[in-house]
Amino acid sequence: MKNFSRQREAVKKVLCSTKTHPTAAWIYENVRKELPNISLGTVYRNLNVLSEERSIKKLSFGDGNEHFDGDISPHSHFYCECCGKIYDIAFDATELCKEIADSAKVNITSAACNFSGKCSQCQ
Amino acid sequence: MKNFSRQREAVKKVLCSTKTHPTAAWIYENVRKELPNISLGTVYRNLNVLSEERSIKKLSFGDGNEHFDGDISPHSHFYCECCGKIYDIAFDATELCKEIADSAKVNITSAACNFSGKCSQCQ
DNA sequence: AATTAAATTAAGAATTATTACTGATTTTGA
DNA sequence: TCAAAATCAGTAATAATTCTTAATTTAATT
Repeated sequence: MKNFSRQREAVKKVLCSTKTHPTAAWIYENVRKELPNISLGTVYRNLNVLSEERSIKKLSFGDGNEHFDGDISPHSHFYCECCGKIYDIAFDATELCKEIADSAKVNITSAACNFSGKCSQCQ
Repeated sequence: MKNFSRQREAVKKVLCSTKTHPTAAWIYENVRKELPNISLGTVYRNLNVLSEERSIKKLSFGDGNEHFDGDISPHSHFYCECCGKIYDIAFDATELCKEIADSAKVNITSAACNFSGKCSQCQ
């Protein structure tokens, strides 16, 4: 019963085929290689649909763009303020979430532990 | 040698007098009560200056706005996806940062541990 | 396979948040 | 006090994202 959309599948495929945590604009450029007529609005809409379905993740680093991640396994991110690169960090916040949900009496559905600074290449 | 600016002081005062993690627009509205002629651009510029000086913090929750926090003591945030409210969480990421900096061999200058879900009022 | 209803699209206009520019004013430091 | 530097208000410009509409595609039903 799941609705099908060639465009949505293509957006997801492109996002899942990179580890670079791209922006909507990058995804748009790359989906166009396969579907030259796709529009930027369609990319944005489907990124939102996918992220509400929780089959992708939306990341905010305060650099003015949303970034997206096709890897939904529990992990965190490091943002290099110098070169702008985003690195995966092997920290799983699941346990931390439980503790915090308990003590703060809230219902946590997702966590984003974002670290920033200078990456080893930029030092 | 520190430069003085009545506007910058007022922006900081307004931000520090609330616990609501407001947006630039909210800060603008409230600074205007004291300085009716201040412009939105000035608010934005000073928020950036203050946040580069690290005397305030910029927060991104992916809701399309930047939020600001005058409380720079180490703590984390919970964003309610339902009502949009932002709550302080008493989690200090300093230790976690050290561990991660060690294992990932990066230089961490700041961390943002943002949790989201439904707050107790919205449940 | 034909038909209809629902979902989705492309294209571009509109909106919103934020930044940049400009000439005038204020602050600093000698 | 006075010139240089910083900052301002106002406005224009930019950039990211959402919205609108008519057309097309997909799904469900015959």
